[in-house]
Amino acid sequence: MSSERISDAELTIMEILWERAPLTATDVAARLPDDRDWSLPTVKTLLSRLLTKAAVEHRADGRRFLYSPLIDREDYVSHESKRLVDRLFGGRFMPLVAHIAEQEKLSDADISEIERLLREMKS
Amino acid sequence: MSSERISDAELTIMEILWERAPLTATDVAARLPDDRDWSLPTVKTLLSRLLTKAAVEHRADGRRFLYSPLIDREDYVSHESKRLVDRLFGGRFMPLVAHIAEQEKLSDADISEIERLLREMKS
DNA sequence: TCGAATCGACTACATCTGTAGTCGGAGATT
DNA sequence: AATCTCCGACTACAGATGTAGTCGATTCGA
Repeated sequence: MSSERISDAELTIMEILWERAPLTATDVAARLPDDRDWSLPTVKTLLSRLLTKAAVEHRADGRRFLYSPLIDREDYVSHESKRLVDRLFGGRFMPLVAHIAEQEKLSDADISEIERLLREMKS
Repeated sequence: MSSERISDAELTIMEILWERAPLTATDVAARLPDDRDWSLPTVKTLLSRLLTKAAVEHRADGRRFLYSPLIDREDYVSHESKRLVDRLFGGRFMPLVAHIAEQEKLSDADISEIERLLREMKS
């Protein structure tokens, strides 16, 4: 809901919380992907920014905080997808799909799977 | 090519140049969409940032510069689409289609269009 | 009980972004 | 030639972002 943008770095934190919550700041830091080797202070800064953006909430657990996502991954993904589509494809999803389909080297198996999905959608 | 990110404001300028180039800074300013009522200095700043990002080039025309895009709209769109798919769908095309499908953003005509694309890709 | 480990709060700081202002010089106008 | 106008170059400045450090308080282990 809150239309504050979530930055790339913040998204990394959100992904961790979407996978499992609640977590302490230290827990989050421990679950960082290998390519994001951040210090604990960095993680805490990002968490506090997410707090002010109302993207996560925290609840006291003794002396620590337990963080949980406040926004839904599905909602976020929809929102960002729509943003890209608005920016680059005049608000239409189809051109995005077509574009990616053209770019991607999809295996025959991928194609079959997508076809199956599309058949399901039609019904 | 140049992996410098193009910001939202800069993209507005690029769209103008993609539609028609070369243009002077003043021309670009004159073609701004209604919701972007920027001063001429602002347009010039954005153009010069795009120059350092090697997204546009300029050629002297007497005392002025004529600006032209250096990167292709198609390339940019591909790059940004891929970025979205990487960020939000683990780099896989299928989940994107599934997501859009769930949001019911695809009409039957859209689906047929995708099916046609997929058939073409198979051959 | 006393130091060590830990926590959240606050501070830091360079870079990017959005938006614009100033200024010296080259051309155009009179 | 004196002036006006327009151009690009440079400067400005607040807010967002990436990344981290410091510090006072608390709790835990010895």
